[in-house]
Amino acid sequence: MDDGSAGPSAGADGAASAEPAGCAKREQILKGAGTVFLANGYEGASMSRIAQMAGVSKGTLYNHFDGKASLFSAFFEEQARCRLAPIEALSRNDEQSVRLTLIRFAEMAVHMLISPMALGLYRIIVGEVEKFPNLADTFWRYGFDRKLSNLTEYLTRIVARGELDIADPRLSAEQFMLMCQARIVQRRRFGLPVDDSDAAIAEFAAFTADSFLKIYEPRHQ
Amino acid sequence: MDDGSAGPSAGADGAASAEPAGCAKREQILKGAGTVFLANGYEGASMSRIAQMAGVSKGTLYNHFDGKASLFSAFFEEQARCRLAPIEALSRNDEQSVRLTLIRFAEMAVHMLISPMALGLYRIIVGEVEKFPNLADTFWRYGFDRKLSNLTEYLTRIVARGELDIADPRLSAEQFMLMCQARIVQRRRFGLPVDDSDAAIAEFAAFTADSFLKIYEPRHQ
Amino acid sequence: MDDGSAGPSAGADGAASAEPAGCAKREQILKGAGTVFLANGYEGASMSRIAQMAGVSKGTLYNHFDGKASLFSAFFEEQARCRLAPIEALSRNDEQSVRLTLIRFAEMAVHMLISPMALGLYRIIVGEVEKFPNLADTFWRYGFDRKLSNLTEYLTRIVARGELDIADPRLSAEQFMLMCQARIVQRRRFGLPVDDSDAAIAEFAAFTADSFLKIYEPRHQ
Amino acid sequence: MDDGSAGPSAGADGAASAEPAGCAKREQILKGAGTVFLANGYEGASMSRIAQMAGVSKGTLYNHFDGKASLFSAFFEEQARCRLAPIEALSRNDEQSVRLTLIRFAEMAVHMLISPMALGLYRIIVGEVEKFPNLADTFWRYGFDRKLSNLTEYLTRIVARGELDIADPRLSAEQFMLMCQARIVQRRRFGLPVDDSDAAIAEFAAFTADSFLKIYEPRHQ
DNA sequence: AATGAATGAGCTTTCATTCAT
DNA sequence: CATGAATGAAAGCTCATTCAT
Repeated sequence: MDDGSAGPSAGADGAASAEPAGCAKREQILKGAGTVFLANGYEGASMSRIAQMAGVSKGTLYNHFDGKASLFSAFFEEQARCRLAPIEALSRNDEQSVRLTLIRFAEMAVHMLISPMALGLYRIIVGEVEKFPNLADTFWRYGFDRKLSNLTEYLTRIVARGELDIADPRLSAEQFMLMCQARIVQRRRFGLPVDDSDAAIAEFAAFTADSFLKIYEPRHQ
Repeated sequence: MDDGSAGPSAGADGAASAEPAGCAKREQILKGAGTVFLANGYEGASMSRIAQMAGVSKGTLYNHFDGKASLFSAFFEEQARCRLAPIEALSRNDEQSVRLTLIRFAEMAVHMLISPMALGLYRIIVGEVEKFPNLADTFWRYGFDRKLSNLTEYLTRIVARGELDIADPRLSAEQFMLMCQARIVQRRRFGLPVDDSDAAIAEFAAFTADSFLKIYEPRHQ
Repeated sequence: MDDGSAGPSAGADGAASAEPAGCAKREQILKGAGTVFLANGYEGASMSRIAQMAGVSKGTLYNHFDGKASLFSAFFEEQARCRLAPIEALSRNDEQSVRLTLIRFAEMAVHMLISPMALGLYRIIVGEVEKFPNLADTFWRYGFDRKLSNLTEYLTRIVARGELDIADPRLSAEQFMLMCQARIVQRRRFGLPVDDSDAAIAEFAAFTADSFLKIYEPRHQ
Repeated sequence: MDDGSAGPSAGADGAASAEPAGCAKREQILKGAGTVFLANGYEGASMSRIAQMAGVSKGTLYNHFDGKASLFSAFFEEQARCRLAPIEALSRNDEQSVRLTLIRFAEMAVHMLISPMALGLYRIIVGEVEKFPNLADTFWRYGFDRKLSNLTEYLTRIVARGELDIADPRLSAEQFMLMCQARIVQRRRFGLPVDDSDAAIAEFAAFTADSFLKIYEPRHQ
């Protein structure tokens, strides 16, 4: 264990290959690569299949990327930056009740986490973390951490308004996000059957938000 | 889900190859296979490397198992049954305070979940869930679900004693286990640096147990 | 072409392995070997499958025979000696008309040559003749040549009686046997569909016998 | 017979891999494949050896053909179409005497059938007919059947001219071809020693043609 | 910049053969 | 003698990568 055989990770880090990132072919390749990587994992994906899926020749893959590892990294960095980043909207309007806001947040989180894309990304990232350590880092920073910061800020505002009593908002934000992953999200990650209807999600979100509120609502002695 | 694209899973699961399971060579092979699978994943592991690691010839692998998929399955079933099952000792003595019991449970859970073996199993199971769906099922049933049932029973007893006010003990048990995975476990799964000293774990366990108690402690109006 | 790499033939010749030939296990093994060789050819047959088919262990195969090549040779020698030899009955009674005798002979020949066993033997012998040259020799001597001699003797008697006018009875016998292989036998060897009903064979036998008679019947000037 | 256990044949036949057939590498591979297949049979030939013989890498084999079975089929189809077809020139000039024409035909047939290529093709086709049924079909159609038709047409013309008295020219043509395979051809197929000098062949051809004429020459009562 | 044929190492798997029991 | 686990060479095939066009 922890054998340290870093594999292709060390060299594959940094940027993919000095590409302007606005190149159409590049996007086309990354799209195909994503489809194949998400469906088959890193080892299970073949460059031939990626080339075929992207509608380019195998040689072109190597004109734009240094190799399989580089392409893999590039795809996930792209995903992390472009797909996950924009989701950080939460409610900047603090006019809704805290309870309702937390329920909406939980609903959104569950819906997002069980989307095929998010499930696929999670599976690959967690599975290949030893081979591509900084990929997980990127994914964490742009994905999970951003949502976390968002929620943390919100909680901080609510604490300032005296509506909740939280000592470490960041820790509690993380706690809340984990609570959101019970039942539905966790089971989906294991491929287990689960009721993920909107109604079930809504009910679970309410349960989770209420649990959270019970932890942190001020106790008027 | 439950789509039919089973891949090599359907037939490969169940038992490995009608082996008495007490065979020394078999254990030797499974040990080597575990090392390689855990370090490289399913696709990344090669039968040659497994044979080398187990100190047997490649042919011997095929005398004991039907193939790579079968060996993979056998390893995980073995792990699920033999390694994960015995951990279910929790506190059958209900003499400790509930708080202390929950803290101990949280500590145990965190320690277990960040052990190299558990991390490795989690990574592979989550990564290969589409290729080996009923492997994830086995892993869930023997691993997570058993701890869950254990905790559920405990909570039910506590509720009966009137010390906690829980409507759905199983759901709350699951909620507690997820709460235990914030901060330390989750970061380790992503390969991120984190303070996993005993002190840090103890502190986090206390925080988690206290949070849980706040949710479910009876409110004397 | 003609690379001369004789392969396992040279050493495999002679006898199989100083076995009393009346051994029950030996017979059992040869029976299983025959089934597998006939169905899969030499290269396509595996010793494991032969052992399984014969109901013995793989080791036992090597106790009775020197190896795969030796077992192969032993089976075919056995076949040639024990199965093909007894068929040489023809008609020692020369009381039937020549025409009828030839028709009967042709019918018998066609029926025999399209039997699954004969077809299988022919296919393997012809296919493996470069690898096992003396096998073909044995097969020829005990199989084809014996029938040939039989017919040759008959023709010689008929010529002596003045009913046919044949200069080289052996050559003509061979000619007749080849004529018998037109249409039905040849097509069966190529796996082609053909009417091999008794009626069709009878008709063809008559045609062939009549043709032969036309060649050699004395011309009264 | 005609059982459905087609094996790798069904899908492997037809065309090889949508290759333009004029590709130089393709020809090079087919040449090497032919050498190895002819010398070792289908099962006895290895892709490595074929690659080595053709002077290309193993991977290149798979760039041009779908696999071993496909390569095998392609080789035989090529042979059937390109090598066997052009031999059908017989005597379109009916000016020679029938006897001389038949002698020439018999000579040609014997020479052709005992050529290393024809012998090798015959051995493999007959040996692998169960594994590649439609290969035998192709071989029959382009090889044997073509010569047969050729001879049939000739005989029909001769019958029309009143020089021979044949009821079923096709059957008699086939009969003649089989008669040509006595003695020399048959023995060569069994790897037996035989005098195949031009003189011996010429003598045998004359004998065979004369025999045939005796069957079918008109009898002036 | 794009192509795709060529490469050869490496993959999973099979098999004839051996040998301790 | 009979067994069957162990062996390791070799099989068919795949794949990331290169490079002449």
